[in-house]
Amino acid sequence: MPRPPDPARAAARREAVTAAAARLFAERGYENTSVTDLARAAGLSSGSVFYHFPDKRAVFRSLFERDLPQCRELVERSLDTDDPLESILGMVDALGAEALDPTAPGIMVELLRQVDRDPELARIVSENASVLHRGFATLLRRAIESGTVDGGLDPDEAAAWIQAVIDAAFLNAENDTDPRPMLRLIVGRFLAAPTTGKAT
Amino acid sequence: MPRPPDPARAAARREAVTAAAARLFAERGYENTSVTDLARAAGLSSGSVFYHFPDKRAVFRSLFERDLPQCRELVERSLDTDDPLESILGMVDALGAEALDPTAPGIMVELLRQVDRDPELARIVSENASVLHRGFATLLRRAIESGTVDGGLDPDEAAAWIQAVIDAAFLNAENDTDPRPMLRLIVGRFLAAPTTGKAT
DNA sequence: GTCTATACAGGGATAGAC
DNA sequence: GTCTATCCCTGTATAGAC
Repeated sequence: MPRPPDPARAAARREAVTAAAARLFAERGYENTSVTDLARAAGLSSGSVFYHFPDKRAVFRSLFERDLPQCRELVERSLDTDDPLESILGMVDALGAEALDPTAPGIMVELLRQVDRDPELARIVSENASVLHRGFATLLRRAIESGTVDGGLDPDEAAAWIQAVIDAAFLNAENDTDPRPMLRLIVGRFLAAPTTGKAT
Repeated sequence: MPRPPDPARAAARREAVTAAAARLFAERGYENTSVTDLARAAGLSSGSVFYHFPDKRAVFRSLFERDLPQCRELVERSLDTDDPLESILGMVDALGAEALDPTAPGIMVELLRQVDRDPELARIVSENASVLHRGFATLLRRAIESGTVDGGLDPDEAAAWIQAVIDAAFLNAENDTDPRPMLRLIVGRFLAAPTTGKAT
């Protein structure tokens, strides 16, 4: 019986391709993974991959399209706080936790490479980064206001550096040690208002 | 007159390929740059590239083979000091300066990708990283001894994180601002012995 | 929707003349 | 040493049957 159109099943197969892509792109890299490789790993034919995705780049992008909602949610949750510094460190922890995913370093590196070569991908990740940036910068302003963060820092510049250090944690995550304690320490000390000198 | 063998000229052409590779690999990525592209940019034929290099990967490796001596020199110079903390920050400055090279971010990302796929490349860069690591760790031990760096830090772990933060500067180098001031600030605060509490 | 088959292009590396 | 010509392979994407 020739299967009736089944959107649920189709979505599942699309998802299978995305999952295979996360693993294979991380292990072997984007260019060293053929669409046929993805198809085999996901249990379908290469022709079918091109039915579900317009081209190979779109498969890669699909890895990041699902991130934006989570990202917004994290920021919203974090903005609702009395202790902005602690909330910043909480965001750092949450983002650092993703570095525990064994595919994270590989995907991160591929992302850095591909983002300059696919404008649509650039749009997606820059939206993502903007959300985080605004979250960090807003919290930094509040924390500076309340005297828990060094007023000599520029909130936007500091936010960018926090994100850079988190990215570095991803790249450095080859070993399976949890980066979060050191990440928290580094960011915490970076931001801390000088204990000596001008208290409020 | 059919030129006599001229090793100097040959070395110059080899060097031209390396220079073209730095630019093109950074701009377009390793896989998206063909040997023919490199050859054209360096002003010779693709056949000649394979005369000077055994294969394409060797061209990429040539970008890093020249780094090791500079690296050793930096560490040696830095170890000869009375103020180990200042010397660490000096190393950070020197390494951060390389991020000003406009090809640095692109090459950095390619390096991260290729290092898992070329054992010979891995050998080269791990030797490089080891030299730096030992330099940082040695200076950290001395600085902890003399009370200028937080004795609660593990020297090896801290050294690894300093290197990670420097990597972060490379990734963040899309804009043309000098990363060194912030780099120094972040590392300095990361390491600083707590001013309150136990003085020696 | 999913497959098989294939068009079409491009790249790494080698051969051999000069 | 340097070139040109080319072998051989692989990969993306499409066509068309089912």
